[in-house]
Amino acid sequence: MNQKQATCQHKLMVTRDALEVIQGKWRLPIVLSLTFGDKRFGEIQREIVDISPKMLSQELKALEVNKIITRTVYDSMPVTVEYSLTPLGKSMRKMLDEILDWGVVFRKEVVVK
Amino acid sequence: MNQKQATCQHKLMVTRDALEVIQGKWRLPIVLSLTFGDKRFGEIQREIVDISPKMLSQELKALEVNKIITRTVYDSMPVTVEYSLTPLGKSMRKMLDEILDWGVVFRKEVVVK
DNA sequence: GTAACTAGTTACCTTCAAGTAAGTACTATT
DNA sequence: AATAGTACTTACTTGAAGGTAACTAGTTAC
Repeated sequence: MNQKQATCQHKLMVTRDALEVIQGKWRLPIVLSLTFGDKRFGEIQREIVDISPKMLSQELKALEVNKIITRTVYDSMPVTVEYSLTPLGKSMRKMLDEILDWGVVFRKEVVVK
Repeated sequence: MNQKQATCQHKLMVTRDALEVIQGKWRLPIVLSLTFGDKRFGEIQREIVDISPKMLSQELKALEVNKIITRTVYDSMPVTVEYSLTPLGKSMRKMLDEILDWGVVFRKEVVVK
């Protein structure tokens, strides 16, 4: 195997790792939402209008397991729970920005035409 | 709705568009593979070792529809078909690089630990 | 006591992405 | 005539992702 092929194989593996997190309909939207500030369960739900509580709960758990977000419970009345990005979550910023930039290009070229 | 909320809503929409293309197990790997040069069906299959011909064929079609790649048939013997990135496909480069960069960070932080 | 707010959970169902295995069509080589 | 190489296609099946609707649990306000 030559250098180019080895590089490609390595990148294919890394892509798979990254896809584990950005895969799915809701994870990127949730992370994006939290880049605008820490939010409570209900706030995220109101922002991502068509997500069900089941999916939101499930995806928040997955993001927590992958150390992208943290969950903090405040014993206010009624109890509130705040979700925020970890440093790892915040490190997604540049990637998110590039996905958004490309999304705009793609939209112009394909979606609206 | 304030400015921040409007911006977030817009970004959520754009994210959805981008996800249409980067969604799925095979699309990003295929695009990545083609950033290393134009390739034939069999070459891609040998590079992405565990993709089946069915999935490869299906995903190549989807990428063609979304104007990410072009398909060129050469009437050599036997017939060969070459796939290459369109300008829109090439415009995914920066996004791919950021996904890869982040993938490396994520791998270090979560996957290997 | 009943409605409303918080943040979820649970059961059930449907749909779609993906996997498996075999087959197709053409040509060239032996 | 049989095998191998090109690039797929087709039929069938499995499993995961996602959707719907109703329900839980604790507290506060009316």
